Amino acid sequence: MPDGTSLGEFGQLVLLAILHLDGAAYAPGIRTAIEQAGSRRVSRGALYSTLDRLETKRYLRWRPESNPTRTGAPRREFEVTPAGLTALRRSLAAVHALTVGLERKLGPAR
Amino acid sequence: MPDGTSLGEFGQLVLLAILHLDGAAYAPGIRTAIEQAGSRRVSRGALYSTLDRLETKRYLRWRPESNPTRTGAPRREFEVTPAGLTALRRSLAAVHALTVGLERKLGPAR
DNA sequence: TGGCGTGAGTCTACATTGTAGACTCACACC
DNA sequence: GGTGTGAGTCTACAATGTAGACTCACGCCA
Repeated sequence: MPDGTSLGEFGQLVLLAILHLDGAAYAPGIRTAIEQAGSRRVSRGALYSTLDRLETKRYLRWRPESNPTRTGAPRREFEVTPAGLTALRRSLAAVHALTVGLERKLGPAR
Repeated sequence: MPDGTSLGEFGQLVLLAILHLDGAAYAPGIRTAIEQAGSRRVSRGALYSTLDRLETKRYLRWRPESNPTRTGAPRREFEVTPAGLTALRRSLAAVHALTVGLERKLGPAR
């Protein structure tokens, strides 16, 4: 990925989760969303380093939590950038293109 | 991925391409299938090392080309194993679960 | 008021996956 | 027997994925 434009499998899931949580995308929520969708564990380290890398590539941005009603340290509220959305679309499109016609074989759980 | 069960983004595409080519899945064809689906270049090195890794994980197997009508060295004919199919399903299921409800935002090219 | 629990984030180190490009090899055709 | 072509291998490195320990801020409460 020398061109630095690819997402990776986990990166895809992270961007999707942020879109899903729409406006309430804090790291812990992103984490549980992915864990539930993929029925697997996600460590904090895995998530945060991926978030940082996606930020470096300008595929997402964040700002401190707007309403500090919560106790403890302020959380980061994540948002997918237009560039991130484009990258995500391209990434999903490739999978989609190769999935067409395989419904039978892929069977359940697609 | 210490558990050695994950596919990775490219691995997904490779398995999908093999299923797609069904019975005629030779490396060069896999390569062009992915290149067309994702509109990007795929080097031989990238492909073969991914194929080898997937074979190590028993997600695919291969045998020498059946009818040697071709000129040059014999090609390898790839096939996805049941385990590979399962892994692929799981992998796609996670993406799918997080995609539901985002049709609007993801818009074209899904 | 200082120890503790909790939720959030950071840091380090390493494993796995992705990639390019040069190299080899077998065969057919001059 | 040189050369072209298609297929596969090898090496080295970049990017992504992951775990776990560590830090930090705050509320709670003995």
